[in-house]
Amino acid sequence: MVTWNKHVPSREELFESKRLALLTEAVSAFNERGFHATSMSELGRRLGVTKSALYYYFPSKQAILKAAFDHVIGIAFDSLDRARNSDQCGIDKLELALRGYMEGALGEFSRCIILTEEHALIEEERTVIVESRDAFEAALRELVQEGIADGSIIPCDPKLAIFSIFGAINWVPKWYRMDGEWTSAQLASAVSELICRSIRAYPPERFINQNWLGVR
Amino acid sequence: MVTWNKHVPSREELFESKRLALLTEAVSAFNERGFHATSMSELGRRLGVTKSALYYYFPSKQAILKAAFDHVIGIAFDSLDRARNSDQCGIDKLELALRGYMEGALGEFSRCIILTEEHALIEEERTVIVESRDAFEAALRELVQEGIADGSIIPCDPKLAIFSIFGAINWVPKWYRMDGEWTSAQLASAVSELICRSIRAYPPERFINQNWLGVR
Amino acid sequence: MVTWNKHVPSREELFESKRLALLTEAVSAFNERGFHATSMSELGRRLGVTKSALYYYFPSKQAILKAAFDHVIGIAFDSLDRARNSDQCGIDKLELALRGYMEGALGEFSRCIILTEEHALIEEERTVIVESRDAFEAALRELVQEGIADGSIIPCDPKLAIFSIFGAINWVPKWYRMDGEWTSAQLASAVSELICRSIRAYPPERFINQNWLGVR
Amino acid sequence: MVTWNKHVPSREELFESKRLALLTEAVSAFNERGFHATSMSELGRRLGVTKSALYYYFPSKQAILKAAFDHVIGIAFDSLDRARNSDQCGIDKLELALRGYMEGALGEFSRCIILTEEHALIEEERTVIVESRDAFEAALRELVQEGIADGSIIPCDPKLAIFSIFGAINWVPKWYRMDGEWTSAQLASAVSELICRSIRAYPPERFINQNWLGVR
DNA sequence: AATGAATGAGGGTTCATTCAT
DNA sequence: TATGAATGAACCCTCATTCAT
Repeated sequence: MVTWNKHVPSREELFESKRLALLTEAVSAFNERGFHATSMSELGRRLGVTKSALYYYFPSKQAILKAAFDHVIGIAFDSLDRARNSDQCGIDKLELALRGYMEGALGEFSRCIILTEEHALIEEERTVIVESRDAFEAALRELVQEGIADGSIIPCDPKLAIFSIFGAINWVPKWYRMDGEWTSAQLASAVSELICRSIRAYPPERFINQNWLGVR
Repeated sequence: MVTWNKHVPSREELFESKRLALLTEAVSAFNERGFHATSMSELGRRLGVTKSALYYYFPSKQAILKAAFDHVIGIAFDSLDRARNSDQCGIDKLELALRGYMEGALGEFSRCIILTEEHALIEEERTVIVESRDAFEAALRELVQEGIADGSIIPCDPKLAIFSIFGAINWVPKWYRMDGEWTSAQLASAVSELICRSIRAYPPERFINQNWLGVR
Repeated sequence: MVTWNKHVPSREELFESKRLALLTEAVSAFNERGFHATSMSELGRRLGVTKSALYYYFPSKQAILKAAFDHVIGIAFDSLDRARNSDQCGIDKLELALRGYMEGALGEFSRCIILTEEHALIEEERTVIVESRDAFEAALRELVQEGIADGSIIPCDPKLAIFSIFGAINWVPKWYRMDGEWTSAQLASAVSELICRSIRAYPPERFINQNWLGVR
Repeated sequence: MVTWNKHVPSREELFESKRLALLTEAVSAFNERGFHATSMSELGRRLGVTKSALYYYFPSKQAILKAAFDHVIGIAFDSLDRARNSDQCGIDKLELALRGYMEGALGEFSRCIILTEEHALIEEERTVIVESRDAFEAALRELVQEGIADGSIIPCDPKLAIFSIFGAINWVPKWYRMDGEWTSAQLASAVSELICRSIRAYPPERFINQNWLGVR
């Protein structure tokens, strides 16, 4: 939160920052235990308030999940746009898009890529979210096509490739601990480089983003 | 079930086949909706019986999950052993291990790799299962080390590599439909080849396991 | 079961003896754990058969309880009649009635006085049983009146006396173990003598039925 | 509830009084129908709330039973201590202990001596409770020994005596109705006098605590 | 802005009971 | 005569949600 010139946070700002704290904590919990296994009381406990208090910020548990999805989807498309507008070959655009997605998702919220729990959404909302996610995946597949066309990606089935890549990425929150040895930015770089190498034409014999790992 | 010469299934066989049907259905449901979101009534409905009937085959919902884990763990180690005993370089052993694991897990039960839901296990059982899974991951990491040593894998952090690979693989049940265009064996080959290429030294410029995809 | 002259038990006799075995075991279990806490499976397990088998001998769990009550009520009234027809004073008739009741109830079935669980009976049957039990209690109260009249019992409220006495007696199965140091006959004598002393006129300074206890 | 000077009950007081009301009602129901036969819905219905509401005051049905036991055990030992510290002969101490126990147990909660249902406690808690109860019984047996020694009690087996006495006392809640003709204090006096007479040396020919019964 | 108290729906599990074999 | 399999009701308990304060 930017504080400028003895800035005293307004009521609205306080509200928003608390709302965000709740969202972050919720996403973290959903990632760890799953949506259904996380109770509102549990969320309240983590935040030091009663579960009733949570309803001041979100009308329902579903709404929290929805908000989380929206947020992540936003990050995804932002990253995608930046990658598309960059002046690079297909595989590099793909890698850029993935890195940006992971960095945003892992960093901002503590650990957040929960596209896993889409089945927990109620029908109505799921439709919207799944459409967005599918659109994101489709865009990534197009980048793969682009890469195949420009020779930066070897011939492959884009669907299969993107599914595999998505799997690797969505798995990250299961094992990534923020307090661990890697920052989210390092991880994003390393994982996207690693995973993109699976379809990259003329892949180098050295990873350049794993120096910090002590790998020569 | 093999029927030979007017074979009438014995009571025990019937019991076992029903038990297996339940296990399969449960695993499928857990994969789709998650463990907690799947109710016993729901399982019963899918199988055309009351939820009470399920308790004739498993003492608890937990026990179903446990049995599923045990089964998959068994498949994993079987595949691992075969790979280890093969006479190949590190990366090929790894690919073999992964392929066998996926093939077994995807084929036998309809869709089964649910190592995802480990948090749903009760403490006591979780310890055992998580130990097994960690042992499996550790063995895979060793294969990576072996590959780095023998030059078939480029320098990389084994932990990172295996996490990514595991992610891609565990994601498969989320999108794989048995009635779709690919058999489980085809999928297993294609995904393991794809994913291994991310760390393979001197990777070829063509996938050999994706011919059936129509990829030139 | 009397076997006389190479007596081969007929079907009916076998049936009856099994039925009695079940009744005995059931009463014992009801005494130990209570009616509701004792399941049919548990009963089956104790007898080495399936719970389904039990339904060949009794149409329902309620029926078992009812049969047990009937049996005990029968014992109670038999004992009461013998006491009434004896040529003794009030207190001695009472003691006789109680002793006979306990002896019958404790001895025949392993441990059986379960008048405690009357609330477990369904309305209809409870009415009948409770009436019988009340009739028994009323008869005992009359013996108290008789004793007060003939001077063998001190002035007291018969209701209170009989309630207390009944309590002591119905408590016996809670602590009496057949394999213990006392036989059921010894116990019946000792307890009835002890308990009757509470209202007996000119009570002796020594119990005559506790010699076997080593009490001087 | 004491209302002093416009006393408005605080939230905590309200909570405690509701909790106590629940405990009382539960004990009463357990006495009437038994622990297992009393459902939480039934308890809720009696108190005019949903069964869910009960869980706000106790974490489980078991916990209610446990609390009841604890309460009664407390009453028992309080009474025992007072009796022990009194300056009387053995039989009078015993009578005092019993009277205090009954008075406390019957009066405070409506009807409460439920040491009967100990088998319903889960293993862990049962151990503790049964130990306490055994300690209480043991202490009563010691009073009997003391009485035999000082000549106020005739020679008898203390175990047998205390079992019988306990039975009479634990039976009371089965028939005692608070709205009946006797107060709990009257009852406690009368029953303990009556029951103690069974082992008292030189027992009087008149009960002194039954005047209110109209007994001459 | 947050809490305490209560609700109602649903979940996992047990159990008496039935019925075909 | 007894069993295996299944059912449906009931039970204990959890949880998202509401509402007065």
